[in-house]
Amino acid sequence: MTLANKIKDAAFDALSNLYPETTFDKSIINVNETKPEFTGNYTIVLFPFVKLLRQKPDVLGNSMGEYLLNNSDLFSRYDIVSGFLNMTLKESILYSYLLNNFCNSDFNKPYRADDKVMVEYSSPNTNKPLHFGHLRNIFLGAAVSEILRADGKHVVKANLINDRGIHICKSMIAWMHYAEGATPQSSGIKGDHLVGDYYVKFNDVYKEQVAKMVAEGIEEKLAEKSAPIMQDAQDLLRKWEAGDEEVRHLWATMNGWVYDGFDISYKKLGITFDKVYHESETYLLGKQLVEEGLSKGVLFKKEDGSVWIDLKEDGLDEKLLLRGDGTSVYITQDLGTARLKYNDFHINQSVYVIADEQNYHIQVLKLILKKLGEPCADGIYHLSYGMVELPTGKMKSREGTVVDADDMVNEMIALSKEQTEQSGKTEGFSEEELSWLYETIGLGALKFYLLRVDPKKKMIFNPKDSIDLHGFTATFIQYAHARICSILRKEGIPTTPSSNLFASFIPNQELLKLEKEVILLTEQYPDILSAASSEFNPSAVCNYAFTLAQLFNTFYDAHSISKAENEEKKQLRLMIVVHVAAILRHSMGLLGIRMPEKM
RNA sequence: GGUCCGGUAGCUCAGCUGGAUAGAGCAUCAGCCUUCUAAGCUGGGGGUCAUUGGUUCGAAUCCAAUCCGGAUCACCA
Repeated sequence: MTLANKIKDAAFDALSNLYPETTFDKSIINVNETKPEFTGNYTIVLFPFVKLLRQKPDVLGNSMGEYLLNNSDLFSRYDIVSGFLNMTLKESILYSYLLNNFCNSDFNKPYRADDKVMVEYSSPNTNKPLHFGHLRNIFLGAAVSEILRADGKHVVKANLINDRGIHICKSMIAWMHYAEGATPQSSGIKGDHLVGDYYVKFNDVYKEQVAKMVAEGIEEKLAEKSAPIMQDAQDLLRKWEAGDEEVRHLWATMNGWVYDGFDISYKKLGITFDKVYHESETYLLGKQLVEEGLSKGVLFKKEDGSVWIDLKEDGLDEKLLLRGDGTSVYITQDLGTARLKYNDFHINQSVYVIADEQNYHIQVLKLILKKLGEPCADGIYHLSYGMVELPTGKMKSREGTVVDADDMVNEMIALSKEQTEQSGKTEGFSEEELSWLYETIGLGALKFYLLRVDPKKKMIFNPKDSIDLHGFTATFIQYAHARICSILRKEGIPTTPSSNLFASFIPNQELLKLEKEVILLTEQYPDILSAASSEFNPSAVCNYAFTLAQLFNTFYDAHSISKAENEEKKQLRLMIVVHVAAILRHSMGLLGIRMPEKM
């Protein structure tokens, strides 16, 4: 348990014993870090009790302060400043935390096999390459998975690939008409990009055809429906659904190209999945649920045979679940997939990493599952994130107004190469080490850039502004880590000292202000992890890691480690920095960011 | 129109289960490398926390209304 929580418990204990006739709710106890201008480490806010006990803050604070000094072994003094009880921790508490934890590099909570959660993310369409918006989704999903795992949960990372539908047929038909048999091998173009090019091509041709028809006096809506290339695509979809061998073969071939391309991208990004679902295998599953819902009377049929659910009671509308011709709609598939996921892994929580434009969709999905009595309904959590937009508006693949993911990654690696060379610290690196370093810095900066912001906030990315490698960045944290590694290479890794050495040392050697601050900040790490996990929020980890790196840099600048005042002090500081490095590595590891030892 | 999300320094964002004088980074200005990695550190300037009202000992934080921006409310996926 962290100190802040121990102090909360101690305060609760104090109140309960001092005022046994009153019952307290623990939530009224507010423990904060003490503001730097006051004496103390943690502050207990007295106002909430003042009202409840009808006592003056000073009287209350004094009796609590006295009680805590006498009955808890955490504190060495207390001060009361206008309603705030500032508690100063004993030095020995900080020393013992440090000595017991400095060589600990495992910050994960104990594994709980029965606490199963699935995180679905990435979930790309197979008609175009990944773009910058997908990267936010992918990094969020991967980071949240690792954070939940560190919190002790059994995590299944899932990818639901949207590999069928009219949009896939669009790139197929354009390829058939215009590619002249081009393949990734023959063209030298990465498979996902090649297919994406024909998706764009489809759209160009389609727009041209519609414009021409409108010029010929055909109504725009009719033209959009009956443009020849659109007719071809729809024809292709019908053939696909009928299982036409030739169509299925081309479909499999082109999807194969895309998967090869995705694999390259995922590998470069360091992204993996435990389970991959394909929509072509799951899109029919929802019909079973619809049948069951009809027999339960939860759903109803209209005259044309279409199936609906009435959500008016819940402030929503009627929602279609099955078309009159018996085919599924988007949400029907999701119903089936939700059940499939649940049955496959017996998960008690299912996280959907999906952009906020689908908030309504997921809300409806969860509601319908609940009405159908599906056990998976309660565990559904929508990790809704804001879209990444350009200054000109939304990214649209079919318009070609996207920042391509592969391009972005390459640019970041090039940028980190340029800056590393500029700093002139590449001496002694082999070629492989250098390219590893460039990737580590470039990818780290990219991931951090997308993860440091609260997920629900919309991001606007201007391709003209390059992503910074200074300030609130992964590079900053990596640099702090590399500095620590450099010290450890020279001074060696600290070992646990014999107890009698420190028995004489500790009482006589006061910790400096910055030493205390660093120790106290490291001590808070478990609480940060818990909060990040329960809020599904990697940005909390970003903020913490940056703050820690920043404090380390201040410490590093103010106090020499190799030239410490004495040997004990040196060992002590080595313990502090080795602990900082371990936390930086662990926290960045959760975000999928590697930490160089030299840079 | 209904629902949901956002509005904090020139820019990008923390802080939001109410707590002390609202914090970072970028940009800008002034300093700091013969001393553990200057991708760093120290300091300065920069704020009507969208607006108004309410609750409270105390509001950026909670409530209400208003304004601005966005998403969504498809027999598209």
